[in-house]
Amino acid sequence: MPVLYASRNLTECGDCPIRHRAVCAHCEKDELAELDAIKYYRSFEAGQVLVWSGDHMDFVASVVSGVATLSQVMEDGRTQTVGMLFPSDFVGRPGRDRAPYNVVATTDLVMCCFRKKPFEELMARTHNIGVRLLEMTLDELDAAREWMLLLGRKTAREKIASLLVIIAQRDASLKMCVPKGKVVFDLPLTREAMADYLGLTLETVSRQISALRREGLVSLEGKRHVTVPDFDRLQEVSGDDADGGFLA
Amino acid sequence: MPVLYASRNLTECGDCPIRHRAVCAHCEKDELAELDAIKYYRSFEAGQVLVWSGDHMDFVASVVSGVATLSQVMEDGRTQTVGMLFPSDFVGRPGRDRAPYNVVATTDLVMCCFRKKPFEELMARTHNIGVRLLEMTLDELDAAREWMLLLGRKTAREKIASLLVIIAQRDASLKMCVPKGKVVFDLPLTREAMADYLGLTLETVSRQISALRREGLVSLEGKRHVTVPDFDRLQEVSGDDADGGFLA
DNA sequence: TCGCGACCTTGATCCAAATCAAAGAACGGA
DNA sequence: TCCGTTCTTTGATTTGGATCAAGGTCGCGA
Repeated sequence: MPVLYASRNLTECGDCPIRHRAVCAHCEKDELAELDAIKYYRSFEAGQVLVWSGDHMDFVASVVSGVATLSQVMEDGRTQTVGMLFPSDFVGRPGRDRAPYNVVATTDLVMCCFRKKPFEELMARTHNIGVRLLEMTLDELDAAREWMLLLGRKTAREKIASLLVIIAQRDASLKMCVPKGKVVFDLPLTREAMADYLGLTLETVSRQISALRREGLVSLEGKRHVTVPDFDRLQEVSGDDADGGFLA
Repeated sequence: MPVLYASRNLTECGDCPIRHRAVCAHCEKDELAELDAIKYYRSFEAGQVLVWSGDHMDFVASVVSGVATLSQVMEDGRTQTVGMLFPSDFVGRPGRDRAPYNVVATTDLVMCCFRKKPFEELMARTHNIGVRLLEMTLDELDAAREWMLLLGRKTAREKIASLLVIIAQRDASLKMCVPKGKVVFDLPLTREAMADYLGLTLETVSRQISALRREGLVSLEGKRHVTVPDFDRLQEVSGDDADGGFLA
């Protein structure tokens, strides 16, 4: 997993209110102007479903603030979250019509959307945007495969630690820094959403968090505010190589 | 999962000895000539490791014949296969230096390789190749996320059925048809390789295959040659929607 | 302020799959 | 042909996480 999202993915985008992992990272000035012309903002409340699996999707978008998840649901209701969208992340599939997953806001959420047709036209004319999109898609593929290792082979304890590490890293990257030593952040997910992402039940998530707390690896204030006194130690529990950064 | 790879992915590629899901699907004649100029073939034996995770990779490639897997390994040896490469599949990451996974031949294997530098230069000049690559990467992302659902939420029985369905589909697509009714194919994987892909142990794989056999859902001749008398019934056991084809 | 609903925690029990163990195929090489 | 190796099957036992069940906490609207 790339450790430093900051250097690669966070860039200014037109007049967007955040520095974000933008489709326009390498774009020229006039391309940015074109992107600005087809963009608009949308807000959602925590729990709201932005897109249902199978829906026609007529936009692509970046997350401005908040967190959303991508999830698959089986006929009998079993649910697996297959991705999390943090601020700066991109969602949408140029050239494809329908959404393959549910997209759900897990916190209040603001998206910067681009109408799909004009976006595709711009992409066809603009080499840079295609290159950037391929980069982002490869990043997501890496993340998905990393998660396959977690789902297939890690213990519940390692899964929880891994999730906390990921959230801490994404949170830190928004502040343009790398988590180290003592780290503090908020969980943007309910226990149930965590369970859906980790392939566990919510009871197991709760129990394992309690266990990590008992051992002093994390401490909680309320249900959501997390303090990690020693980030390295948590990372060891997660079962990942100390430094998987060769991908970057 | 796309059901019909055939129509979308299998195309002629220069003088390659197979019709394959090629990077050059939409290319012009002179682009094909350039691809031909930088390609070469390599053969591997079953069990051979083509690339180690972290290695420098100076080529990208398509599978001509045989099957390979992509796998991640934890420090303590736990292994998760994160992808299978069938004939026509592409492997390699333009713009990235190092391999993030082990690539292992599970059968005897022939690859059609392209040297990476010239491939990237060609890609920079050729819009079509970038578009095709993005398409293929999105397909792989879909497959990875489908597999996340399998790893996180399916039972051992459903996992085995899903794997058999996938292999049957890929095998059928090479023959330019869709599996239906009675289907026959060879398993290109040992029980252990299946276990690594499904997040199970090899004993559980063996037991579940025996169970499916006892129920008449499949029959085996030797260890590897599989006959599925009723493909639809197997697909039901796999837990997938009857028709997940909306992605296509 | 109370009451309700949404989340979370913890305990008791169960079960699917892992682990440990042993014994068959299948196959290639001496 | 026999032996050794690799792969596979099956059995016995254990166990991590699921399931079932009961309270606890928090925040919000009446």
